[in-house]
Amino acid sequence: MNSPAQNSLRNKTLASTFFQKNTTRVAKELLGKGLFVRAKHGALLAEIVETEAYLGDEDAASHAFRGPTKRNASMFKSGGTLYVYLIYGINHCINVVTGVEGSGEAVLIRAAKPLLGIEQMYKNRGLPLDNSVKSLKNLLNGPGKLAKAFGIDLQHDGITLDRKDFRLVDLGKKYTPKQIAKTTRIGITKAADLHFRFFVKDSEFVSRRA
DNA sequence: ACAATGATTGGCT
DNA sequence: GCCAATCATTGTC
Repeated sequence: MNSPAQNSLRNKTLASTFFQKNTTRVAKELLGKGLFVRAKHGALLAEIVETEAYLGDEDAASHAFRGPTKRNASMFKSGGTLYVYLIYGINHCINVVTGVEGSGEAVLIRAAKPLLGIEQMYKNRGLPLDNSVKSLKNLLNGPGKLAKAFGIDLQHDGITLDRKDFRLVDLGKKYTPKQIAKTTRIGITKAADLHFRFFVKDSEFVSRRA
């Protein structure tokens, strides 16, 4: 039932301690890690290539800035929790909660490189099957696209990342500081000067190359 | 109760 | 490059 690729992912699941540390550090260390989801129609895997850090009461752009509410409640849970929210009424964004419980910090996963279950990702996106290189680059190159391709919505908000069918895994890949670009975050108006966006410099799968 | 807002995307010019 | 879509949450009246 499990493919060799899936078997190789066993015991590579990131422990909750991975997330329970400095948020910008986690944002950088998540580059090269794998997002793995097993749903009805098979296993999906992608390598994270772009992230953004959001802090708590010191970061005006963060949903946690004004303290806990019904929407951001899961953002105040302990590191290793998933925080999913709806943006612009249409798209969902996937965040991994970091730090200790109550700090209200998280990392937004903005883009990824498709690895497994690519046909299903196209189906989830509502796109015709297309294996052209150009199309593949546009499959997961944005937070809303990523969530849709993985079938993630508000129902996943607040789950912990230690599940068999939903986890982050170590792909044995690590990027050095020189390989990681650092810029301001995309789409925000407050705290727009903070350089909390990180992406793999030479990756074709990021949402923007600058 | 109600109006404004937004960590985006896709389609059209 | 510009702009509409679409809705849960939030702040204000």
